[in-house]
Amino acid sequence: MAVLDHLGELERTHSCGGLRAEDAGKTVVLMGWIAVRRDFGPLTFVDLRDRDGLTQVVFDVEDAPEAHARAKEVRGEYVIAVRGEVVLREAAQRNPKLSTGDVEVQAREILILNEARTPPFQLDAAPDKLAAEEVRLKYRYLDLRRPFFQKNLRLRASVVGEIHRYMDEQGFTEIETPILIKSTPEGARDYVVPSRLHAGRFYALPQSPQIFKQICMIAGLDKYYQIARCFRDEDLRADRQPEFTQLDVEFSFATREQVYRLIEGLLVRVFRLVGAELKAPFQRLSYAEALRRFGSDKPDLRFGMELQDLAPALEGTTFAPFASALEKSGEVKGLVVKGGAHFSRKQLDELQEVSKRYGAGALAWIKLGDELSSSLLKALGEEAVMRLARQAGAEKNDALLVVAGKSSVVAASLGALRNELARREKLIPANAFAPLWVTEFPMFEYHEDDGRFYAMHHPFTSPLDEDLPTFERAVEGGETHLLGQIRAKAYDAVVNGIEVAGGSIRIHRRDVQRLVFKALGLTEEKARERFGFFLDALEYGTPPHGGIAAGIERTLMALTGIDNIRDLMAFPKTASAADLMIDAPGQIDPHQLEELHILIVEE
RNA sequence: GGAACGGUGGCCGAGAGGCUAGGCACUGGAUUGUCGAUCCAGCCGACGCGAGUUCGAGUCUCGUCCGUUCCGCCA
Repeated sequence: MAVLDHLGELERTHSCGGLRAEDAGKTVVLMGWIAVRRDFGPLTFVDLRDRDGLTQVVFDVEDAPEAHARAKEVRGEYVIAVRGEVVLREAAQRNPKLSTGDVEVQAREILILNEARTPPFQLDAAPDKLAAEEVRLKYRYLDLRRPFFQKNLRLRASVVGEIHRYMDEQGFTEIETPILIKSTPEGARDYVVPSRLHAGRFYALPQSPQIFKQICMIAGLDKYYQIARCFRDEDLRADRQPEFTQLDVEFSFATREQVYRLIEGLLVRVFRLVGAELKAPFQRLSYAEALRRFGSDKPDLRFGMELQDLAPALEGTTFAPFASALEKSGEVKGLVVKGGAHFSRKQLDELQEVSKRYGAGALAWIKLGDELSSSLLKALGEEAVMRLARQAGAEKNDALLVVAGKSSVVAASLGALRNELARREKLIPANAFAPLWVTEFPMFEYHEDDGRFYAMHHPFTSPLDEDLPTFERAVEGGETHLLGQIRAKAYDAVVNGIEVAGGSIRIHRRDVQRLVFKALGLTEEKARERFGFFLDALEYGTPPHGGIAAGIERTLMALTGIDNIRDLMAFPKTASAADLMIDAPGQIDPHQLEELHILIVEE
């Protein structure tokens, strides 16, 4: 046990990441954590760490015997203060791996401000030797000391700072909306908060401030934004957490083009923070085209490898999987993998596994190696197989991967395969950024399980003006099947295959809103029950308006290439939505339950 | 709701039925130039939990818990 020193009035003069050759000769005070201690007897080195970096501190017994003796007591993660002189290292002793490696601090004095237990895992482990995430999440405060997280969280802060500056420059007003609101059906499951003052009633945490921001438009606030925390009680993923943050934006008299320009300007500014130059205006793809060409509504455009329609080469085919797909208005499509003729049986099996996850029956393949080989050879014959290869534009040494079936399955499986292949074949250029707008999303999505249409975005999304007549026919004329064709003024901003923002122009007219509710099978009473206050508000002079929300973590994922949302937030939850550090969710005591009028029923 | 993979000492990690490697960390000592220091010595565990199969189980089977990833879900 070390005897601790008082910090007293001592103040830091520099951070542990800032000292350079030109600081030589200065007397400095550094404070931080012991990253490592190297003991050479009369000479002891300490790497002192703070959020900015590492500085080597030297304790020389001849130079400062007392400090030297004291330095022998420190251990990893002890907190110390050091006063000493910055000295230039001799050429042979410089450390090019450290930004501060040209200098070191010759310690005169050391204060041991706090000791530390031996950490349960090593903070300096190589990226592939990191302790299990379970352990690191439990001791999140230790994991966060690592430069990786220090860097990510500071980048996050500078991104949010840049957003504030930009939105302010653009004349937007930041407005806070409530966290305790009311549960709305449809959409994600709500996190729910019981009410003490109203027995049997519950608040819900917002999935997004959607209705409030539209109310802000009706309220004449004109240009609203907020860095908003959102909550969704759905299963987690590498890119999904139960609570996350989004830049929420809405403005009045909005056109889609204005939204595009606003967000393009924003993303250009934000990406500049990491030295990336996005080209604006962004490329645009309609939802239909994105799905057709890339099998995804958030295509990664850093590489090509578009889906190829093989139907023209299959006219009159009797091969059952293909014939039945084409008959049932499905598709047969393929992906050409340049140089893919080298694929082994095992690799093809693995790729098939990927496609099967998305419902594909089988993954057919054609390899144009020195000799033709194909899983379709027996069924189709050499000539038909070559016709497919030609149709797809495959050349010598390429492979063609083929999926047949329902359009949605073909798109999903080939879309996923396309991403997987790009990773495996290293087709993704480093430091490339490919932003685009995906536009004209469908208004409605048909759910087979209950045979009705649901709003794809949300029920306040405006249809395209030119689709309004069809929409009316579909709803009032009873031609329900047309609903699937109605397009919305909805859009997503996608960067490198990551959906970083999504929004729409909203409905401001009561008659159109009525049509949408009817299309969704909501009676007037039901709609009133659920959104009554909002429908009322819409009738008091609602300006045309629209907006968008950009996920902060998603944007950072695109910005950094980090593929896990947990690495971009300070205190994330596990896949089962638990916080291992604070052990949440937890039980509450019977008194609290009673006050909340809640009875727990054992299952 | 479903699937896959994983859970071995403080951490990483080998070990595919019979004796459980190694590395790091940690402790003590040595050591004037290291920066993944080095050298010497020491310390640490019945392998997530439960049941089963077996003469015998980290090693096989089943269940369960936890973690990760994916499908569903996420208007």
